[in-house]
Order: sequence, then structure tokens, then C-alpha cells
Amino acid sequence: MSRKRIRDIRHEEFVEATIIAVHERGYGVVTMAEIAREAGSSAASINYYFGSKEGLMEATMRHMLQILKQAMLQRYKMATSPRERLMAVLDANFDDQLFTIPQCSLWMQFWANAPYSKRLSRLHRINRARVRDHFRAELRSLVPDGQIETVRLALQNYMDGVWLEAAQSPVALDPIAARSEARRVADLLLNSHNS
Amino acid sequence: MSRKRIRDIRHEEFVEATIIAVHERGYGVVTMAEIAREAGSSAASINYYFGSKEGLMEATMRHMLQILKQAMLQRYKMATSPRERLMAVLDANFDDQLFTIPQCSLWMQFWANAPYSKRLSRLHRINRARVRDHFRAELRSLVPDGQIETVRLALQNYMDGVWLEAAQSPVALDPIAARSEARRVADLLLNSHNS
Amino acid sequence: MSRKRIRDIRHEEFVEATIIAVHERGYGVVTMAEIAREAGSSAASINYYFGSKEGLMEATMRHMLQILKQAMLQRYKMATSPRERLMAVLDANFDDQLFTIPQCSLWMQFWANAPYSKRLSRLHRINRARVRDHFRAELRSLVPDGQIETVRLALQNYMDGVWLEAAQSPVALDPIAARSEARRVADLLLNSHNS
Amino acid sequence: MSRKRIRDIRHEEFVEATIIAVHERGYGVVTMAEIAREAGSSAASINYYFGSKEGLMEATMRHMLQILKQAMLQRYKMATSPRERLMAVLDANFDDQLFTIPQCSLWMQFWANAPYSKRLSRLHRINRARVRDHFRAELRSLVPDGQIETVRLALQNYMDGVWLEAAQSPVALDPIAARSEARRVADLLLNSHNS
DNA sequence: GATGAATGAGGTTTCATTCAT
DNA sequence: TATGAATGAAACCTCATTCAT
Repeated sequence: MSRKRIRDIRHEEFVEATIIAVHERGYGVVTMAEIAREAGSSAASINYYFGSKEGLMEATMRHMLQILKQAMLQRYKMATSPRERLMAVLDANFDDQLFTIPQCSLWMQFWANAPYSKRLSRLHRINRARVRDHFRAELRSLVPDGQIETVRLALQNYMDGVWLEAAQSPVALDPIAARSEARRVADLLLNSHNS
Repeated sequence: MSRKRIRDIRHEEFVEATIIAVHERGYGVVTMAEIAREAGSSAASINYYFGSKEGLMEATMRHMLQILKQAMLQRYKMATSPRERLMAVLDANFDDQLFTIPQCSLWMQFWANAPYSKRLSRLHRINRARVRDHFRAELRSLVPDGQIETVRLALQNYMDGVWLEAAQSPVALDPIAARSEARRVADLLLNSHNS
Repeated sequence: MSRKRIRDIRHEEFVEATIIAVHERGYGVVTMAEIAREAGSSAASINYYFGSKEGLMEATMRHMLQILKQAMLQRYKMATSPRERLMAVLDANFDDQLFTIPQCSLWMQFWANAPYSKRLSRLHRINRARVRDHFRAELRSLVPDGQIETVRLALQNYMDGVWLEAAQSPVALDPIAARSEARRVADLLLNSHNS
Repeated sequence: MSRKRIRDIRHEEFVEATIIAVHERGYGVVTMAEIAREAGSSAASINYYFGSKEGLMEATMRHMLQILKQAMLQRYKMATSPRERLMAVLDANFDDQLFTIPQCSLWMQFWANAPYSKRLSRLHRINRARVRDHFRAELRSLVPDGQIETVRLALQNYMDGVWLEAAQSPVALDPIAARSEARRVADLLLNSHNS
């Protein structure tokens, strides 16, 4: 157990270092040595723990997906109506733990590189499908059938767009503002005349 | 004149090759040799014309921004009302000339790498500002003041999100469908009860 | 200590290889691969230890300056008169350890390239100033004031000229002959009627 | 004849440009393009006239040797005694036409690279032999037989050393001072007690 | 004569990865 | 477990040279 513990601690240290290093240097440019330096360790150690650079990147992405999943689950439990559950998904995406520049930056890097990595694209696909299903499930009772997909795409793409833009932000992000802004968009979409 | 012509022709050839090669291999991974092969030329020639890899990438991004600008201008001229002009901006972003997988892919690559390149980030910023201004100008007469920014962000981020997703599409894109879907989203946002 | 030792050993090995390789191929033409081959290693290793080609060249020049310095110090300790100390400086420049074709050759290469490298020119300047000061100090009590600079320049430039010519020698150098020849020149200069 | 004339003019232009460019950038680093730019022409033209880079370098060295030869001949004609003829050789080496930083610089570059080029080393050897023979011829009647070689080496190496140092000079050269300094050195050597 | 255009050859440097300690 | 040491592979870029115009 102690052994297991050390492994986990080192894992986490490296993943944190990866988030920072990738954010600062870019996925395609960051080197093992830079990440190792950020972690106060050596490149050889990273390979010892993760097997390869791609292994480290996959672990880092998994780490972030885990945070998103947790944030979603936690907010889900407290939601009592379809509308609240829909908002929970939105809020989770702009959670304080998640909606930071380094993480948005990293997210964008992963997105951009997913098409060229089987392992990354698989994670990306799974995550997107989960969000999609959540949205669909809740929207079914919030808007007429003919609008479900339109609203869903509007919301899901909106979220992606916000992350993308956030990654380039010159100033620190404001998760609270992001959440209320997202809710406002959702309100507009759900209360349309067309419905 | 003949000399000048050759330069332009080669420029275009290399830019076309870059779009394809970057799409296929990824911005951070694609090599000069691969692009050169795609263009049926040599890596040395690319440096002869563009000075460096980054020079080529910047030229390629400029090329794409030019296409977007043209598409927007053309549709603008035919629009006669604020609503139509708003739709013109949307449509331009999903123009047949622009909304293809390789180009969406490239777009995403540039986005992801802009933060690490002065030249790319400048182009990115300028483009985004132009779209923003267009949206704001038209929305002023379409929704109440308090909603302008919300609707603008909803639309602009939506477009970004669509491009992002399109880049990962396993099947060929359908620009016509993308345009009508975008219009549907716009309709929802413009016709909301809240307004 | 063992680790520290390895670094030092490798350093020395590479420096030795550099002397030979530069002598054989020329400073401006010799490649990292050639030097590496001479050292029985890889070009990547050289960069690992010296950072760059220029770093290696600087280290090599430092190495030679160190030998010259040591030779001078050693002979200095045994000298008991100004005349002997003057001869010590001359002898040091033609020391058995130093006055070999590869080293003269390298010396000339460094001279020729010093003007184009901040790091090399600095070393070159420092070394020349040291020799100059030594000469001046001893000549003060050997020739009338009005001749100090003339004799000093005659000797210092003579030494440079000998090295230069030695670098092109088709046959192995004879340090003993070089030393006695230098002493003969010094004798002529010091015993002139003009004094 | 007109044709011949154009060729000669272009030749000279390129040689002048080479002297400047090599001085500024270094023999081993200067490129055909840089020399061409200095000459206001194209690299292709240089190859048209000189066949190759080495051909250009050889022509440039020949040009400088020619100047030296002329300077020597001219001063020789006016000399009426062995001593004057000896001084004529010295003076010629520090002639106003010759003793400039770019030319000393170039000279050093050629020296350093002669061992790696058959064509350059041949020129170098011939020139050095000519100076040597001149010195020997005159010294025969100026110093005892046993000292001829010592004085000759002292003078010839002194001259080389001065050129070498001059190449690195941070301030413009003073040919007049150089000539009188050289004469002073010669005086010391010729008037030694030992003789 | 003159020069853009084009490129093969080759150099330096970087880097992920392996291995011995 | 940890990391210096070492390197093959490969990328970018430069450059002398050739050739068509």
C-alpha cells in the first residue's frame, strides 16, 4: 500500500507538471526534459512511470477527464429537475477546479492533437459522447423534439468555443462569470419563441 | 511579369500542400519534407520562398483568412437587412470554399499553436476581432442591448465549436447543412422570450 | 565523485579529439561528426557535454591556454634573473607539450576565427595581454626604456610568426631547436649596439 | 578587347567584394550570396566568372600577392644598397596599399586555410619562398654567415606576427608607424654585439 | 552576360528513449 | 527508485552549384 501510494504521488506530481509545462510551451514543442524540470525530476523517471511521452500525455488527459466527471457527478446529485441537471452539466464544464487557463490550454492542445493519436482520440470521443448523452437526456423534456439536436449542438459547441477562447485569454479566468454567462445562453435557447 | 507570376504560383502551390499536409500529420509533427513531397518539390525550395517553416505557416494562415474575408464580403454585398447581414457572417464561416475537413483541421492547429507564436497569435486576434465587430454591429438592431454580448458570444463560440468538431469528423462535411443548422441556432437566440 | 570524474574524463577526451580533428580538417570545415568519430563517440554526446560546437571550441582553446600557462609558471619558478625569466616565457611558448603541429595548427585556426566569435576573441585577448605584461616586466631591466616596446614587439610577433609557420610545416617540429633559435633571436635583440 | 575588358572589370569587382566580405564574415563562414550582395551581383555570376568558390578565393589571393609583388618591385628599384633593399622588402610588406585591416584579415584567413587547399597552399608557399630569398640575398652582405638564418627568421616571422595582430586591431592601421617600427627592429638585429 | 529558380548534400542541434549504476 | 550518460533518428536550415530563361 505504501508502494502503491508512492507511485500515485509521483504520478500526480508528473501530471501536474505536465499541465503546466504543456500550457507554457505547447503540446508539440514541450520536451520530456522540460516537464521533468517542472516536476523537479528527470526525464528518465517519467519513462519509468509512464513508459513513454504519449503514456504521460494520456495519463494527463485521463486526469482532467476525471476531474470533469467528478464535477459533473457532484452537481448532478444536487439537481432535482431536468433544467437543473442541464445546468449542472454546463456548470461542471466551468467548474472552479477546471476552468483555469492552463487547463483550457491543455484541453485545446489535446483536442488539436487527438486526431493524430489513437489513445487521445479515443478519450476525446468517449468524453464528448458522455456530454452529448447528458444533454440529450435532459433536453428531451425541455424542448420540442425537433429542436433537441439544435439546442444540444448550440450548447455543446458553445462550451467548446468558450474553452478554446479561454485558452488564449490574456487575463485570469472568472469561472463564476463563465457559468452565469453559459446559463444566460441556455436560457435564451430554451425560451425561444420557436418552441 | 513572368518572374512575378512564377513566385505567386509556387506560393499558392506550397500553401495548398501545407493545408493538406498539416491536416494529415498535425502542425507540430508535419515536416518540411512531407509538405515538400505533397507539393512535388523540395524542402529547400520552401525555405527559398518562405524563409522558414514558420514563414510558410504564417503565409498559409493568411491565405485562409483571405478566403474567409472574401466569403464574408461577397455575402455581405447581397444582404439587405441586419438579420441578413448577420446570417451572411454565419454563412461565410461555413462557406463551401472554407468548410472542409482539411481547412477546419488546419484552423484548429493554428488556434492551438497561436499562443506560442507571435505571428500566428496576431493573425488570430485580428480575425477574431473582425468577426466580433460584425456581430456586434448587426445585433445592435436585432436584440435588446442587455443581450447583445450574450448572443454574440453564443454565436461566435458556437461557430468555433463547430469548426473544432468538424476537424475531427470521420465523414466529409456538409456545408449546406452546417449553414442551415447555424441559422437555426441563430433563430433560437434571436427569438427568445427573454428578449 | 565517480560521476564528476566521468564528466572530466569525457571532457578531456573530446578536447583531445577536437585538437586532432581541427588540425586535420580545419576549424571552419571540421564537423561534429568527425570530431565525434575521432573521440569514438557520437555528435550528440558532444552537445550533451559542451552544449554546442562553439562551446566545444571554447573549451578546447581554454585547455590549450591552460597548458601554456602551466608551462610558463613552471619555467618561471626556476628562473632567477630577469633574463632567465624572459627566456622562460620564450621557452614556454615552444614547450614540448605545446609546440606540436596539431596544436600550432589549432592555435592558428583559433586566431583566424577569434574576430568572429566573442568567446574566442576574449580568450585570445587575455592571453596576449598576459604574455605582453610578462615581457614588459622583464625587459624593463634588460634594455633602455626607449627600446622596451620595440624589443617586446619583435619577440612577441616573432613567436606568433613561428607558430604560424609551424602550423604549415611538412615535417615534425623540433621544440628544442625552436627554443634555441628563439634564444638566439632574443640575444641579438638584447645585445644590440643601439642599446 | 572590349570583351576582355569587361571580364577584367567584373573580376576586379568581385575580388574587391571578396576582400571585404571575407574580412567581415570570415573565410569559413562567408557565403557566395554575401559576396555577391557586396558586389551588387548574384552568386550565379560569380560561378560564371570564377567557376567555383575556391576559384574566387584563389583569384583573390593572387590579386593580393600581385599587389605585394608590385610594392616590392617598386621599392626595390629605388634601393641602392643591400641595407636599403632589405628595408625595401620590409616596407613593401607594410605598404599603404597593403597594410589595411581587411587585407591583413584576409591574409590571415588565407594562411589559416591554406593547409586545406592545394591551390591556396601553393600560392602561400611560393610567396614565402620569394620573401625568404630576398632576405637571404641581402643579409649575406649585412651579417656574418652564422647569423643569416637567425636574422632572416626573426624578420620574416616578425612580419607575419605583425600582420596577424593587425588583423585583430580594433583601430585603423598606421602603415607609416608600422614601417618605422619594422626598421627599428631590423636595426636592432643588424647592429647586435654578437655580430 | 546575368540571374531567379531549384535542389542535393550535408551540418548542427534536439530529443525521446535506453541502460548502467 | 532514480538519474547521469549515451545515442540513433530525424528536423530544420544553409549553401554551393546547376540550369533555363
